[in-house]
Amino acid sequence: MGNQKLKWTAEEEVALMAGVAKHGPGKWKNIIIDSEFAHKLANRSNVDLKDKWRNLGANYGQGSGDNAMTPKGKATADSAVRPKTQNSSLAVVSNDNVNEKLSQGPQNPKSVPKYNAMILEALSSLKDRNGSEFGAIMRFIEKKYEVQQSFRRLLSSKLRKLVLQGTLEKVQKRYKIRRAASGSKTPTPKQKGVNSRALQKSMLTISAETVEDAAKTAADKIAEAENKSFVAAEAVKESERVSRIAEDTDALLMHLKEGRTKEDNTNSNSSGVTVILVV
DNA sequence: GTAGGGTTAGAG
DNA sequence: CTCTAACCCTAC
Repeated sequence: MGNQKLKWTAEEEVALMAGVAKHGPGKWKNIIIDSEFAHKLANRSNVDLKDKWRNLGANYGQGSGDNAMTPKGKATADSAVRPKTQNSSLAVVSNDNVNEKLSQGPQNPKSVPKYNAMILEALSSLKDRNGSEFGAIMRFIEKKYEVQQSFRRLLSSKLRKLVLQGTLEKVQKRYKIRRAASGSKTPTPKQKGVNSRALQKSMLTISAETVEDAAKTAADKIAEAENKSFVAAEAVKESERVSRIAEDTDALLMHLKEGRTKEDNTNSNSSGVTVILVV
């Protein structure tokens, strides 16, 4: 009875953001101790900060005007996310262990999320406009997958972290695009029907056109990433976490690259773009 | 201490 | 009713 919900004031939010910019996400205790923010966050606990930060993440798209989120067909209790597998995009099929019969049985409810895969997919598919990092990526993923609240906020918190740490950009920079065929722009003739060939041991099924498009987009991204910096990118120096996350993502990128290469062999090279991983 | 899942008050 | 945000619980 005593505890009603205390709405966060704008001042508190600002203090929180400033705190995160200064100490980094996850350092809730430090933030709350810091005399610079302490008084403003006087009646908030470190857990409150964490929760609020999470909510801010889930809240990403409020300023964008359009879009809110997918109408939500209502997700069932046992699947937090439901891949819609469209036929023109990158389809991520994780199948590492005989595995992951998602939404098949009421059993493992938490084997589905592949944050990095989704983020990577979004990165590859989105045309990069300024500031598209967060909102656009979230939107992309929500459009493509049915996302439930719990999953969304989880994803957004991960994504937010990546963005804050500049990891997203780092990942992008690890790709180098090289055009094998010079001259004619080769605007990626969309040839459909090349895909739908499942790779034997790879965990990714991708269509050739998608890769080409992704590569093209990536080139732009890289160029822009050089000169672009995100709000609080300078705030974080946790190289441990950065490299850990980068590793994760790298693994995925690696798979993607291998899958493509393999496809390429079988299918002969129909594209003029080669993606090579720079380590 | 923190992350993440769960619960619930309040708004639409 | 649905959805969001504040709050609670608990494993790590």
